[in-house]
Amino acid sequence: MVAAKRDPDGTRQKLLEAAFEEIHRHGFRSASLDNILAGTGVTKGAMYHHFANKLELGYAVVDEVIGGPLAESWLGPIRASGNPIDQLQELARQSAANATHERMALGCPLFNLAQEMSPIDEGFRQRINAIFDTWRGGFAQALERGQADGHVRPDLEPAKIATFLVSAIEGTIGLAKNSQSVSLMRANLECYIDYLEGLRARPGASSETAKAAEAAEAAA
Amino acid sequence: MVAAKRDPDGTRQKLLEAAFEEIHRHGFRSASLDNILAGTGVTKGAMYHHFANKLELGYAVVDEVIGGPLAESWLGPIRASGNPIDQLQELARQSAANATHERMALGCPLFNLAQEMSPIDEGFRQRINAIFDTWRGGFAQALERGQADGHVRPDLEPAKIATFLVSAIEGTIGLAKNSQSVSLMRANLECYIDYLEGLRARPGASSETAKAAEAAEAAA
DNA sequence: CTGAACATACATACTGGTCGGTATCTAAGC
DNA sequence: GCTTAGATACCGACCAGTATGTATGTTCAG
Repeated sequence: MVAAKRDPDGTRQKLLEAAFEEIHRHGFRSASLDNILAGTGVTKGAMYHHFANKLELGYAVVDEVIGGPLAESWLGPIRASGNPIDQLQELARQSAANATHERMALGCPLFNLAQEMSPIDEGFRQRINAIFDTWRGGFAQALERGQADGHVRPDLEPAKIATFLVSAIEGTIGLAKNSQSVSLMRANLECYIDYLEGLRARPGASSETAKAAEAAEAAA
Repeated sequence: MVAAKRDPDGTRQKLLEAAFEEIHRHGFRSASLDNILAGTGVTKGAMYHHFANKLELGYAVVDEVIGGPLAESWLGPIRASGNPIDQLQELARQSAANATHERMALGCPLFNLAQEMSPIDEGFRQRINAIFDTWRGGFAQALERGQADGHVRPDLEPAKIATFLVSAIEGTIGLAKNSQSVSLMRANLECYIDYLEGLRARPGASSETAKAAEAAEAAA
């Protein structure tokens, strides 16, 4: 891990991270390669050695910098067993707590790119869509599990609810970004938490399997 | 209203509409003045006679092309008396029905601009924020009216709910734009309508004023 | 010695913006 | 009613700056 004079993996990684920052701030089309290079000290020749063109650099940023960590932070905490509604609410509270003014002003990097590039570049659109799919899929899976355990209302369609949750999150981030108001974001996340509350299975209407699940969880 | 050789209001309007189209598709920073001019046949000199620079053109688009119609279409139908929840649901159904593939692929012009320009230009941010404020304000006012009439749960904070509604709408449009799926949009709007359903005042818990309002409406 | 990794200089296209000049309108003076 | 002065509307070539991308040269590791 020594910063050698010649370190292809390191320069590639530096390029990706600097490109991510620039793209996050200015969007892809207004992101300047010269700015990216100036931030890293890498030269243009080196950059074009690692990436065929600006578009490929952008694709790599989506796949390697944005996709992985985002899926990890939003899907990791809800893969484990437990009440998914509690977990989703906790996730929202953490987001509200971690929301700095700086991060809020820039918004969600994935959603920003989606808005900018979806209509004009199919490659971006598909890559971004794949990430949103795994995100929604993770939420849906957690809700299904909650239904099986009797925590979530059985009359709901998990995939449908999951999509609505993601869009509510992204809409919230988007509005907060524009108003630059942390309190707007907090208030909106409270509504989001209330909405989640309405998805809980009614205590009185629990089936036998649900009761069994409750008992099993209590024992664990 | 003849298309005279010299028609300042007309050229200005043509400029605004062409600029709106270009900005809607490419965003503001990537919008090319040459493209806008090519679409209209107006020359660069004429354009710079009407607008000091590209930024002022963009501001005018927000104020005159985006702001007015948007407020009209979303706020007009809910200014009248009646049950605001019914009205909001109807508005959502109309949006779902009117959603063409083309319009969906481009997304909400106001939200697009908000995402792109909010972090980097205060002028855009404030103008866009003002429009969102009147939008949220209109929803909030309708909900307040609904509370007074006994249609809406009295325990809710109208302003808070209104913001959440707008962000759910924008998030929905944003995700649909990326997935380019009309069915996603439809499904999401169903969730939105269900959420609105949960805001109705409980029939059994209606106060005297609410009952009086019901009676008055039945009589009308 | 060979090829991957990097550096430098340059090519080409397009950006928003400027500027001198022209055409057309309005309004006042006679 | 006609002329004239001046403001308004419009034209299009041109500018400096910046964008991505390329051609060619150098350096270093195996």
